[in-house]
Amino acid sequence: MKYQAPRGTNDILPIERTKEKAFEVHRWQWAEILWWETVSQYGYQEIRTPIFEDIDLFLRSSGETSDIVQKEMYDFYDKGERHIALRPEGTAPVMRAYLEHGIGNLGHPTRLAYEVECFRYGRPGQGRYRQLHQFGMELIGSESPQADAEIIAVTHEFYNRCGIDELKVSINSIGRPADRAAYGEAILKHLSGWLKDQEAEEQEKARKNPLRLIDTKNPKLIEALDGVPQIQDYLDDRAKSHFEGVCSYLEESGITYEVDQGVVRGLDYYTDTVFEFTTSALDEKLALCGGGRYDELIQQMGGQPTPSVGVGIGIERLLLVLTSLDLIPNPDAPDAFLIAATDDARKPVRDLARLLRSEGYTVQYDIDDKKMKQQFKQADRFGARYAVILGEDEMRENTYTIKELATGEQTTIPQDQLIEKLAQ
RNA sequence: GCGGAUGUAGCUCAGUGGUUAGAGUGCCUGACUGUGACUCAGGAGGUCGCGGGUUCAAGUCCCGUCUUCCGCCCCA
Repeated sequence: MKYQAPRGTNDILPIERTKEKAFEVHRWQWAEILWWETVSQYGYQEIRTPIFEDIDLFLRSSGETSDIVQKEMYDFYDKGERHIALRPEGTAPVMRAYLEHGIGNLGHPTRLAYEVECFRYGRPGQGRYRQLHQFGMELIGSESPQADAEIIAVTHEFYNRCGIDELKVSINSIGRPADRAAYGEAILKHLSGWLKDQEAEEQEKARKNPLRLIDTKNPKLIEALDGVPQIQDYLDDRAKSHFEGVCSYLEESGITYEVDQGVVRGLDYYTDTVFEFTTSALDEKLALCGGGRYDELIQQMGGQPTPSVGVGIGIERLLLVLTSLDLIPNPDAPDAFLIAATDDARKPVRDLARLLRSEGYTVQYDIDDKKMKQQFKQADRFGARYAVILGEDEMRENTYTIKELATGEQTTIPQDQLIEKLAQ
């Protein structure tokens, strides 16, 4: 094979043409329909933004300490020598568009939703790809804890509608940058003994974002973290009461959650609330989605101070779960496959197909002048419910012979009863 | 970025350095001139991931490289 899809990318193909069922296109379409149904009920409107942006948008918004931005961006210089990056995440471009078009002038809160492909130069594996897809929502212009709770609730609702019940919702508050800085110092102080023995690179990473150290699977580090201060102790009254508000609105919505100190997220712009969903149906190290509040991002990008909150939902991971739990129904098969028993019947078959389609039926027929047997094979392969046969006898008597393929049951009916029969 | 495994027909996979690389399944044709899913017969389909090397001879051994998967790391 001379060419294959680039590392970490996936083709999304028609059913039965792909090894990994999660990449069958009908599954994506099914999830997309549920997504848009769900968010539009909550008043979210779709926004579409370019696949690439000026790289500074991400460098300045999403982070100095974030690996996603610092190490994993797909970037290049275009022919005008502009430094471009394929978007690694959805929020920053949406906020750029929001500001550029003065969407906030229409009044707050603003609810935006999207489906985007993102690019991250990471190590691919099951559930980890270099081109990945996300659904996302942004609720812009509200500082109420109800906004945080709404984002989490809509996300929860969406997963429920998909049929995923076993969800773990982990939330945390990481306060404002000043709180985080003070807390980071406390972590470093607590771990100073452990850090001394680490590589220079590790020490550098730790200094850049000490909160990351909390979210670790390294047994020695976990040991060293024993008795480490809690971030709650570094939050001011405003942050604490906001977080309590979020929790109580979640309880009101009947959403079970747990407060997890380890949730710190990979992007720098988050303030206060951060959250992740995981499920036992997928490797629990892989978050299904993640999001949080970003009260300072819009201001930082040059807009009025505008408190906002959002979520990004990994579609590949969603589909891996939906597929492994077998939650996606089979796509609708054709209602009928029309069979021409003689060549004279081919044109009447085409006319009948037009008629049935205009009535809303899904109908197919053979276009290669194949023999009847082959037409039946096609009908079978497409999973058609009925084969409708038109031949000499039927044309003479103004009838159709209709065969239910699953049972083999076959009857001949007057032509004007066909639609009635299909409707059954 | 590091370590381990992997790659042969559309798909799932056999294949001890030695003829023309196989099976199952799917596809096409026929047995069957008006009937699919069962049966039988035939057929098409492969640069054995790619590139080097060793050898009289490489799918098989060696080196490199790419892909996928599993750990470490990181994230959706």
